[in-house]
Amino acid sequence: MNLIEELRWRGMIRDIMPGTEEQLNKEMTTAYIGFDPTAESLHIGSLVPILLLVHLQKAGHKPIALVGGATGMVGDPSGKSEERNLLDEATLNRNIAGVKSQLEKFLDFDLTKPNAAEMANNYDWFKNISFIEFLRDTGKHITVNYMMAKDSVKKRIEGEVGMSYTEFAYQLMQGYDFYWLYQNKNCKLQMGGSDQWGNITTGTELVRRKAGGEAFAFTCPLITKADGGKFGKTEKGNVWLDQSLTTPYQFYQFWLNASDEDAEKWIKIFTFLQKEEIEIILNDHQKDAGQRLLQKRLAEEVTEFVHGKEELGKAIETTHKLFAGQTASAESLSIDDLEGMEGIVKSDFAKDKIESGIDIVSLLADTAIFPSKGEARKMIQGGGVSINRKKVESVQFTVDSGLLLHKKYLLVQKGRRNYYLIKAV
RNA sequence: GGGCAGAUGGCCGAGUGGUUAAAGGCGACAGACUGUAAAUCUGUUCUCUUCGGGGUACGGAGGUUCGAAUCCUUCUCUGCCCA
Repeated sequence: MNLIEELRWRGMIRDIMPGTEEQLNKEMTTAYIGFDPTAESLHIGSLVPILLLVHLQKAGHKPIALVGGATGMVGDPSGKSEERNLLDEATLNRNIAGVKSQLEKFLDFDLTKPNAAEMANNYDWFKNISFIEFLRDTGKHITVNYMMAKDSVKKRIEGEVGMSYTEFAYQLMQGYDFYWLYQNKNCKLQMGGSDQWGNITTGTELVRRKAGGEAFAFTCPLITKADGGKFGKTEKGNVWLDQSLTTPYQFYQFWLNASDEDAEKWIKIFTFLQKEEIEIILNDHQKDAGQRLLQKRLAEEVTEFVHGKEELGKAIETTHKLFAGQTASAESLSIDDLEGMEGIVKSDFAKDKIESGIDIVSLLADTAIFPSKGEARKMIQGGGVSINRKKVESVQFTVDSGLLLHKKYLLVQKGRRNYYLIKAV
């Protein structure tokens, strides 16, 4: 399979410009994807474009990861129903640095290779362009009619919130990026999420009109969930690639909890497993779906790719301790088990208060497991709190030293999956 | 600059003087079922609480009224149209 065939099979191609496949077969091609520095870390939504770059590099082509230092100052209207707030400079700089360092982990920058990856920041070329220069040399090549026909613009004009000139001009900036990379880096291909198609084609158009060159593009579909929910969200919000924002355990759990339908699609997109191997996994999974072999393999592969083998090991270990022996009593967990669990929230609590007995509601509020007593009470009444794996039946429940595991610990569950460890000190 | 239409809880959206902490939907959280899924069903969803109740809230500020999300004044913001 060539690159495009493989990506097609994985379900990673949505729109593709004619001639792209031929270009990739013809020669080592330089290609880029832009990442917006809207947050300090990328989240798993950005994983797909990252994987596209990795696939591209594996196939012998040269990837450029572009951080939108300049475009991030303007705000991409694609997929947004409302005008965005502009980020202040300090935030933006922090975000650029964060995003950059993450991207660097996934690509091979070894300069001895002809297809070594490169990083770019479009601020580097935009900072020297004057407004007049931009209008005369770039804006002149693209008609407003053309720009208005883009989905991202059309939706906003037809909607009721409108769109500022700033955001309207965004596609020209992104278009210029492609043009600049074409001229200076011989970059002939841009990839991105399908919401970027409009911005990308403005780029290929600019390359054609301004440089008389030929540029190519393809996009990957936006990742969806079978139940229609947003991909990449959990009860705690976004799933980030930065382990200080989403622990490897939580990251692993996210993939493990995928539905069958989603996991089947995702294992092709988010792992590098070959077709034959995936077919075997799917087959095994169907024999006994309850084992969730598919989800386990998916979670392992993706967690290892993002966080490494060591972190994956810890995540699996914690998972085993918390879930494998659901029937085993909390008392059977050793001190090492309790202390060694990564990814669960730990907090200290005054030992004497527990020894003299404390009502469950106060305990949960004081340890910040719940923000207030009212919420703790509600959750207990709804049957959503367990201590040492036993459901708390009443809000009157009193916690005393008799409940402490190893005379020191309390294992608290909020819902089924959120674990907290209280340590009496 | 002028005219018109708007601004309600995380989002959408009902409500035009009192029983409105505010219908309904979405989202989110929890429970049941299960496979730590999906689908389905049930409950919760401003906030604090000694569970009796308290505090805030319908863009901001003022006013009318016993009583205002609802009426008046004014300001801010948004959209549309005209110049």
